[in-house]
Amino acid sequence: MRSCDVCVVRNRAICAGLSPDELDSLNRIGRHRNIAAGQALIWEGDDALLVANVIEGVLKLSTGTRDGKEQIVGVVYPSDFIGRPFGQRSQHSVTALTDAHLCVFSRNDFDSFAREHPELEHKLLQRTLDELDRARNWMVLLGRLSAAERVAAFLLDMSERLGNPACEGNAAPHESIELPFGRQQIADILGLTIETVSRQIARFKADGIIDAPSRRSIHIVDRAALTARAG
Amino acid sequence: MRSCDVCVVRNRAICAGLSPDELDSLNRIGRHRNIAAGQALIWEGDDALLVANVIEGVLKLSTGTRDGKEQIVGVVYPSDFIGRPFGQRSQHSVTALTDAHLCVFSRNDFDSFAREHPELEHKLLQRTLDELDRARNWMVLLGRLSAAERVAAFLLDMSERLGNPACEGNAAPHESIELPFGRQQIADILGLTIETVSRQIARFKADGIIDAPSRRSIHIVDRAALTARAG
DNA sequence: ATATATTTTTGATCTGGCGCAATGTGCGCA
DNA sequence: TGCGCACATTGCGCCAGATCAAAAATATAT
Repeated sequence: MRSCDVCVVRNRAICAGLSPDELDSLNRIGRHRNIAAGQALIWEGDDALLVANVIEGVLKLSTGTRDGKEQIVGVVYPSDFIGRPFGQRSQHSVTALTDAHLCVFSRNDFDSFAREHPELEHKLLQRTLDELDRARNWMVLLGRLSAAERVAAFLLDMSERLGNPACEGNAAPHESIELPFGRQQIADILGLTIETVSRQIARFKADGIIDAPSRRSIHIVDRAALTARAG
Repeated sequence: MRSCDVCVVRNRAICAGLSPDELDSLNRIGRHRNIAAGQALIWEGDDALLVANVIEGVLKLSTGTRDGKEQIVGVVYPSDFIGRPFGQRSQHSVTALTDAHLCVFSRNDFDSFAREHPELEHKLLQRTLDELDRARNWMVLLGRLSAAERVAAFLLDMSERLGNPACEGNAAPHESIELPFGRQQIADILGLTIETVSRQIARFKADGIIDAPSRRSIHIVDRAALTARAG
């Protein structure tokens, strides 16, 4: 395995703050893995056999309903953590949306390592608490917002998260977004149909609030108006 | 503060597994507090100043939308943990649904204590991971299930969680449930209106799947049928 | 008990978003 | 350059669930 020294997410992932020695041990139990866009890493209901850090790429966490519908319950970016430590079953699938590069561990190995390194568990706890807050805010969107409000909130959220992914210090939202999602996936995130998403985007465009120069790119023209429509 | 020795949730809460010495230190930074049904402990957007263990009672975590609607994003039972350690702001309100009895800590005190006691942080991590799984399953319900499916899934979930709250060893679901919620609160959990909830329950009753002898009690007559309707 | 407030149920109507089908658009590839 | 495919948009009718209104059931106070 390539050394963590050169890892691009080294300072943002949960491994940040580990000593060189600790990093070395972690290095020994992990391995790199590439996943092509569209490929699944973990299936819903599988035994939770592995966990991973995302080095590059975007992945979705999703669950299907009996009647074939899908709900995306999480989106994972570089430096984020994937998987369910200290648990037996994975509740949802993990699928790459873009080509992705991961640092993968067997869950058992990772669990033992984590239990011996409180600093790592602490980082993981903070991340999990953040994810929980995020999931709960998302529940409000799914339970109570209109289609227009959902799409507006989604675009604003994306502009914060994808603004300029290369530049890590950049907390300021960006007006030009290159989405890693197709329309169907946006629908699966927002609990809507593809048609409804399409219509809402068309309306925002017609109202001069956004521009959508190509399929996956969005330009926010009037952020204030978009915010107003997000509820 | 009363000693942890006599605490009824002593073996289920995150304090389980602490040594007598550690328990003693924790004891010193916490205090007991009673909350009457309907009273709020934490408001949405507040500084996250305190965390707590639930000793007795049921509480809701909720967020309001600009236009006055509410979404309940979590329900907390005895032995569960409340609050947002290692964070500045509380994203949602915490309100007692029944009279409740808590073991409260200032967040700062708790944070420091937790950082010095990896075993405690580990318990907290496991709990948070469980809550995250639960929240994500709930997102599927909110995003993709019909009203009938939501109500059915809700009743089944309640039968698992409330079966016989006094008897902790009891993992088996119970057919008779005493809900700590009114109809409006069920609606706020499921992302529906009170009328829709009422109608779905009326239909299940008419179909002989459940019985609702009083406002807040439900008896599951045909669990298989209810499961089938939960999607 | 009786009166009043609160919650729930039921009924009638309306509508936002769904489902289907047709059309449009961009992209890879021969 | 044009063909074929996947994805996206648009139009249209419909229905699940929201909204509005009222009655009924239950709880609380006098």
